[in-house]
Amino acid sequence: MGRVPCCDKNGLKKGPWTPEEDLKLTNYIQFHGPGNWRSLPKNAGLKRCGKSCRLRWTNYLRPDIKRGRFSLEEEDIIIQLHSILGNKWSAIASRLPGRTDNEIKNYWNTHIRKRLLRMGIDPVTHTPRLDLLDMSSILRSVFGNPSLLNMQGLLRAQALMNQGLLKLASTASLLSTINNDENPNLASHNYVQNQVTTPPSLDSAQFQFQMPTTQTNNVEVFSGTVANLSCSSSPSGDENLVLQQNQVGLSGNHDALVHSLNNANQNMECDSVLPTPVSSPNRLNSSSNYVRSGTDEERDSFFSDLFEFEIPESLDDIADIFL
DNA sequence: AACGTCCTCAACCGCTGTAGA
DNA sequence: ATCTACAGCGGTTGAGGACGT
Repeated sequence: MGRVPCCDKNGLKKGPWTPEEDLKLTNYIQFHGPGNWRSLPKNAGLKRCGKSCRLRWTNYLRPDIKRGRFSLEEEDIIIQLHSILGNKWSAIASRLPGRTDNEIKNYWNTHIRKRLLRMGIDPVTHTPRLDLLDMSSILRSVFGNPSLLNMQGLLRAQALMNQGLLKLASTASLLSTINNDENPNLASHNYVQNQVTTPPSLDSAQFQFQMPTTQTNNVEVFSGTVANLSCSSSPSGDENLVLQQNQVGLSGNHDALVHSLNNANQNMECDSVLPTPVSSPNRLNSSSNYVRSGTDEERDSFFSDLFEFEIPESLDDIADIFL
């Protein structure tokens, strides 16, 4: 015997809600309170199924819903929580007062996800991926400003770019390898997610290591903040997510990292994965530090800070061209 | 102005988890 | 242990507005 439908579809309205329906639902809930969604439509005089009423209330009519564009701080929180929780929209929403899971999910899919892709960051694993990097937009920004054009520099950049990008790619690949070596069945964000469920603490993941260049023998430092998050248990035992300013080595396992680096035979040496001060402020607790801004350029810049990647010295020439 | 395409987001669908009988 | 009702979740859809040609 199959499950009975949540409501009788016959004669029930679907689609956008009218102001009159909103008023009926709001009035009813203000008087009787939410809940008992199956009987609510009938009692409220609505030709809707209970599920539709519940969704309309929780996603739109609820008085505590915050409307309007997401602030940079909210986007920051969403990205960091998503790196830990994955597509657990309700869990993310529970930490963003006034925002619904549906709203966050939509915003992620239509804005944040695309922004990360544009920045060459995999929105699923939250790791840099060169194949996602939108070089065309970078080049457009250069060619769109003739004052930045320097053919000689561009030609030099091409030679450097190939080596620099290859190294960056191997770095990203290696990071992925390290994660998968330790957790072969898990994507990196899932790995972090697992650690969330094993309190009391998780620190992740400022990674920083050095590799000598084959060309100049100078030391290049790649560093980036994967996430500045830690988790702790509240006295009640509930999982309590705390965002902190400090950060530690990749996945917190120095030996594994060194081992992987050695095995990778990448001509790289591990300098340090121990905690180092992070230059970026803790945006979660410093709302006054940030002026809200609405342009995509400003938001791109903001998220570039979130995923900090220092430009290696050997790529300085390229930076000179672009900046 | 007309048309086509893209983008956004409210709403829906199908499924799972849970409580109670 | 099983069944049912219900709430909630995540993925998907489609209407309508924005934008480009």
